[in-house]
Amino acid sequence: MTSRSPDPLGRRATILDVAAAAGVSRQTVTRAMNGMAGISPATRERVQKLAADLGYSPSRFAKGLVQGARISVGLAIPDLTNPYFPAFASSVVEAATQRHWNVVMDDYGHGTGSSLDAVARLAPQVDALIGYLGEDSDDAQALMGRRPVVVLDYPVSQAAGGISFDYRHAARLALNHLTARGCTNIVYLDSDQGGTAAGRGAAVAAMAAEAGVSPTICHAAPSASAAREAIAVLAAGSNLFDGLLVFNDLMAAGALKALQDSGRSVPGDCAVIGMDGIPLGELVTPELTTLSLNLRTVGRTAVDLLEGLLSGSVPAHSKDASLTLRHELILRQSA
Amino acid sequence: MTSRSPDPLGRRATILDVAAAAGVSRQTVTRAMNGMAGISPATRERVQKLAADLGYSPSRFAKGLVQGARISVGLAIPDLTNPYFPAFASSVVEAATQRHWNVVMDDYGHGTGSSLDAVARLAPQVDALIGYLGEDSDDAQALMGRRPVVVLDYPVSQAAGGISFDYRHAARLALNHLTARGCTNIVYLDSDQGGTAAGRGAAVAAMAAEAGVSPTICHAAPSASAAREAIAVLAAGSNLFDGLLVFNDLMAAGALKALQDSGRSVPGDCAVIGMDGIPLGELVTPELTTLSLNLRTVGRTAVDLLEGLLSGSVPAHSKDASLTLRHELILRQSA
DNA sequence: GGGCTAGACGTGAACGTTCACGGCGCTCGA
DNA sequence: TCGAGCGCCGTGAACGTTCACGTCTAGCCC
Repeated sequence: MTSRSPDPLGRRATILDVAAAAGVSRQTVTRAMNGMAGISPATRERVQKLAADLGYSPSRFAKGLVQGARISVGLAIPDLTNPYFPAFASSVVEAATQRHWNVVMDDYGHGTGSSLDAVARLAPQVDALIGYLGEDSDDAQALMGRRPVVVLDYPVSQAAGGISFDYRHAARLALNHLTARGCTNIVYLDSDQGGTAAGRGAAVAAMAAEAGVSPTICHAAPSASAAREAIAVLAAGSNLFDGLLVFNDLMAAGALKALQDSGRSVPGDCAVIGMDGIPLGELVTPELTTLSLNLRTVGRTAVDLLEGLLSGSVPAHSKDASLTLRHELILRQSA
Repeated sequence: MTSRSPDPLGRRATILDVAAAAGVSRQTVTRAMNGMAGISPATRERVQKLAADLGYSPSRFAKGLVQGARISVGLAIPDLTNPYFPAFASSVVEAATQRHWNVVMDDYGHGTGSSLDAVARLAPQVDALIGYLGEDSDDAQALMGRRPVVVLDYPVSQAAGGISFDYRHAARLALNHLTARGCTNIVYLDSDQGGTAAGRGAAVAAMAAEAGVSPTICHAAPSASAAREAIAVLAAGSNLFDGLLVFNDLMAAGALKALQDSGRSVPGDCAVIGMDGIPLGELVTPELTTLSLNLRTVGRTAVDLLEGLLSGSVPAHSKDASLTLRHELILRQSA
């Protein structure tokens, strides 16, 4: 019974160290630590104290190996700095916590990494994946093998499940509102990043054609500052646009600033409509009219779908595995 | 050699299933999957294909058990909905990703849970912890045993390491600025939640006494809407305050809205200063003067410290294990 | 043709837990 | 007095990998 070295600070104490120190067997330590029956109160306490002294904490790997541990799901998002994503992430974390899942988060925006890098990092660590992946969702599914993947905001092909948004509906709501307001010279400020942007841009173009208007399209990086600059440039030109539809609320907030800077009043000179419905919209001045998504619903829906896929009650690639959510027009001050 | 059932969708394929299907041994499968030498290109390819067909992905538990897997750190924050925390989390995730760590996130705000619940969920899953834990940091450390814990914004006692902020310095900057501006009737809008709030409130009180001013203190929940309501009530009263210092930027944004609603101009009638320096401050109107923290620095510092604790190069509870960061006054339009 | 090398592949052991048993000593009742 | 039962505790086996070897075959050179 050679007792191992107590705390070399390079090797963590194992259950055997505790057992040796207490002069009992593994199983008794297990009983003490997990509150199981079949152990006297005295030994239980003694073992617990010893475990604490040795700094013992059970290996999650060994435990997971034998018990088939709790599910952990990867969450891959492009940019925690854009308030849309934490709002979404928050609802995912909430729904996951309720199910006793845990969430491993990866943000592939800060490097210039692609979503695939994030998935590659996440894949060995998780049982399932939820993510805004852009166009890489096929390769992502390949990396995850048979484990379920729920892709947001991009048409599902290989991926097991997906949640997309009815942008034609959203665009129709916005354009109708602007034209009903009397706007005749409409600008659509799009994100300059492919992937998810493509869907929105195409929908706006299609609905504009249907409504008989031909908006000016311009592009900027999906940040407030980039949008601000883009609109500053546009407003400095001769284009006297009177309606502005923006890719998302964050960019819309930047646009609002630029219009203010240029001396144009909102909604007097120009009506502005954002997209997503993040809380930020209520804090800017004027408050932002927006195509709103119920963000709690989006996250919860993604987790619900994932649960279905994991349990097998929703077959991958089936009809039930791809859902479409709709935006709602929330009228505030800016349009 | 009884081959196991191929895909019962309840048991995942193991390396033995793949080996049996390919008619080779475990080790050969390992060689194929991990790109090791000592295997012919033909078998490598055959095994890889078979593995993909069977939906095999290696168990992270078994792998972790034998290899001592990558470090994963828990991140416990009160509320992803408050833009401060995603900004912080973003920099933590970035710094962790660079080190090939992964981040398990938990948000203890949405239930009415305490930070201890989050730590209890996280503890069995991670090797270390970073968190805004409020007053529960002692029990948190107890749950984590000998694994390092970095606590933010709260004085370290039991916890291995901590990062705190020099609120006396921040309060001095703000009050000096307000008084230099000629403000004589100052209000401090505090958070109504204990823990971290206590430090800021006490510092403001102390520095106010030092500066010879006696601000009115009022409280609200740390959200934009609660702050908006609180200031609306205050502004409707007879108190003609001309300076407003706010617990954080989010609440300040709400306060700005309330002042606008009540017809008071900012900074004309009342100067407003926020705290934290989140990007939101540049999007509200007027743009928010704030006591700014470099949020990238905060997250990076926390991860740096954690790395020191993990490697043992920074002893827990030592002088180097607790750091203090300072706010900087960023002048914008609101004060 | 014999020995040596390298390439391709297989086999015990180990990682740290928990599960399913099995065993020991005591008490109690018939 | 002895067997049954119970409280307390210990021991093999298993989970799915990888590591460190060991083995076999083919080919080559002298």
